[in-house]
Amino acid sequence: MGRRSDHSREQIARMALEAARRIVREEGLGALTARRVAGAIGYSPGTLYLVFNNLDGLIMQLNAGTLDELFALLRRAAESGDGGRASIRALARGYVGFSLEHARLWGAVYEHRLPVGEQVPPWLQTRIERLVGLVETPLRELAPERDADQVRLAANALWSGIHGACILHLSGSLEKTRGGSPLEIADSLVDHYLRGFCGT
Amino acid sequence: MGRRSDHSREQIARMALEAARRIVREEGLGALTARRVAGAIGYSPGTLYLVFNNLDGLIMQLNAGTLDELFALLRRAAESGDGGRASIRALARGYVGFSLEHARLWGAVYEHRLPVGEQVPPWLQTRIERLVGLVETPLRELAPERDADQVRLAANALWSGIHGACILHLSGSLEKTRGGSPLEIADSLVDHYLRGFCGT
DNA sequence: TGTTTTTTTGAACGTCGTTCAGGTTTTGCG
DNA sequence: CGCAAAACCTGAACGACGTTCAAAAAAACA
Repeated sequence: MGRRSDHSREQIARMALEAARRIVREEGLGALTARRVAGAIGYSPGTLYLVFNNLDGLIMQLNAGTLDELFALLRRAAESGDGGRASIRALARGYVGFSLEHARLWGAVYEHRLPVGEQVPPWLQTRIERLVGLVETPLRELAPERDADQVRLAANALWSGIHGACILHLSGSLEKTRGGSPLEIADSLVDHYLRGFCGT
Repeated sequence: MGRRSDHSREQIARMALEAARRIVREEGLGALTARRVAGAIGYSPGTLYLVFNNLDGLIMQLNAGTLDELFALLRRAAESGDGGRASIRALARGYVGFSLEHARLWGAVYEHRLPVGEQVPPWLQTRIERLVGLVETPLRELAPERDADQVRLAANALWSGIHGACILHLSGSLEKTRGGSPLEIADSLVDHYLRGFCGT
């Protein structure tokens, strides 16, 4: 078959990402192959390579979408609180909830590995950093006496902790028996860390 | 070629794991293939399957060895402290140090994914849980008034935090600029969490 | 209409994990 | 020692993977 012009390049990209999203959501990143995505949108594998550099590019765009969704959720969560401790707790719970509800899509963000030597593109890196930034605002309110570097460090520490709880849960590495759900772990981290960070 | 009997099955397994270790240490898990391991030990790919169920089995045995090394290191670290806060700090720093020094071997433990439906075998699961257990002993000393479940939760929380810091660093997801090294993040987590956990 | 341009294909390449019929060497036995 | 039986190891083969690109086909243009 030759030229069809049924869809523009942008349309094909959108369709491919949509199909990829469905595959990853239902079967995980391991089930995502170029042939499957192509088949799902009624095009041949070669066509995908007119739209994406390679599968890694497709996956990174998929992950960018997932991170955008997560960002929107967390921004709402942060605004729902009163701006201090409640916001941070809401952020933590929002992150845990997202990682549980969209486990495979969220997992794909951290499961995917670039070939050695390749760098995470800035437009994806930015989306990750933007997330950690959400913690800084309420942290600043909560501990006005701390300088920017200390707040940044605390935000990274809290973020690492919540993230670690989620990822250890996803990989099944955390003890299931009496070990605490990721939600309990996240709450514990936030409560005790904050109590230590700003003496309250 | 036919029967050789140059090495016993156990010897072949040891040689294969040694070769796999070198490959992963130098080039990462992505460079590990059955053909490469087989070639490195002077056997054909088929022979590997007489010794391991499949590549996943080889990788999990490799990871078990890595976790054993980590456990030995952390046990020494915990004993070096006075048993309380210093031990926990030493554990955190030991974990971070290991993850940095043996980045690719350590990363392989968490990068490797079983095919869907497969479970992590108990002999590997045990090695992971044993690690978190190392945190509980000094935690108990530090907060004698807490019951076992609370100590367990705190150990999991601290472990998740340290682990999260390391894995975000490895994947390059943490801001490099003024974000704090994994060591700083780990110290911050331990110090502030412990101050909140046992009011000191 | 014929010609050019654009778009899409799908066979092909090299790689992967994995299998297994068959060849080769050792072993056991008379 | 000779010869069958057993044990061991090979390597070609299979299907699937990411990726490429000559060529076919359709659209656009003349």
